Amino acid sequence: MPVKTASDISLRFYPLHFGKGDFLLKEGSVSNEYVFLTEGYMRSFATDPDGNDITTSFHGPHQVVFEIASFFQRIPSRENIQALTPCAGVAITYATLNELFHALPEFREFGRSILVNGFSNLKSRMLSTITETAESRYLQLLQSSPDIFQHAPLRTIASYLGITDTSLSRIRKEISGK
Amino acid sequence: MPVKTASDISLRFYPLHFGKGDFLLKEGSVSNEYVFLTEGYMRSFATDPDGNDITTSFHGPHQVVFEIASFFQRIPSRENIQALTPCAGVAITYATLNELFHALPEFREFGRSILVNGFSNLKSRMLSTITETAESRYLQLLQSSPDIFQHAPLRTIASYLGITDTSLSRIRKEISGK
DNA sequence: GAATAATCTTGCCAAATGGCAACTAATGAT
DNA sequence: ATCATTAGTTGCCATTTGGCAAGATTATTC
Repeated sequence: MPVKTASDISLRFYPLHFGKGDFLLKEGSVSNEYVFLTEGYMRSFATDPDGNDITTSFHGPHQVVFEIASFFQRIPSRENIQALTPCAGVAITYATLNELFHALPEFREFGRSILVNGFSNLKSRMLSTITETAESRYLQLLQSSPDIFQHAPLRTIASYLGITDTSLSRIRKEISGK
Repeated sequence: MPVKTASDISLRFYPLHFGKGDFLLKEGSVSNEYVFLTEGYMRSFATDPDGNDITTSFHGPHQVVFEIASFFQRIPSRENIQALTPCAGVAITYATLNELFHALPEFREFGRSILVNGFSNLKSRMLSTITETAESRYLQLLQSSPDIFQHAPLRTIASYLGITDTSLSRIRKEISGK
């Protein structure tokens, strides 16, 4: 059936549910679902050469979750995506999304904006990682995404900030004494 | 005139030249030219809160130079792009590129791949910044882009690596003694 | 080619972060 | 409720990196 309207689009989305700890994507496979989270929290993480988890991003309600490079380039992902809490969302496959891109030109602009925003956010994070201290990055995260702290363990947050859990613990102690 | 073929595309590119130190883009203005460098080296850099330059990327011959977020979102750039050496290239404006996107659908895929590749590279760099030591990042840059070292001063390279020129100097000394 | 400026190196010490291990606290499973 | 597991904190010390200032080196300009 041809796709022409916004309601045709919403029909193509199907519901998804995850238990805590479930994987939406495992390193080595191709990201094939573009997911919009309606409830719950997830994290993306890579495994470094020493076998440690490095959290690359957090995803919360009303946010999009997928692995851009793998999804668009159709190559194996170097990252995992895992539920931090029970989650609910709606998903659309790569193939279907492509159909929509062809059928509805406005949709392309939407696709581009996802890429551009993601790129832009990552760049800001890169800059702050280079120029700011871990304490300052911690405080910023606390302010911009306080909800993460309710749902992710500190060691996960530490790896996102680029420090060890030990250091994060000390930073928190230091701050609490102010 | 309508655009239909590859040679129509090449007609839309115009030549550009830069002297050493010239700016292709200044922070605060909108990136409006998509430039393909044929000769020479450039750098992109941001200014941190303390007024220091932070080099975010290097660009060499046969590489594309523009500021993705500013170019596609039509917003003021937070970065500068400056010639490290005399440069030559060809450019196309945002408006013309958009015409091409409409006229030649294959071109869209090309646009997307630029975004996706840029994103993917930035993510790798982010990971290596978090998980690896400055020395290791230095050695990798030396291996992957030895030509940069002929054209950019060490202090610029240091800021790209996320360290001070003093530290880079010490790292180099350390390595030379091996 | 002398003067000037920019770049790079080095010494000294301080600050930030990591590694490991012990200990405590919280969580989850049966 | 108990036991086992995971998460978080802390002490001790090592390593990495930064800050500053003085020299040394190299490049630029007139």
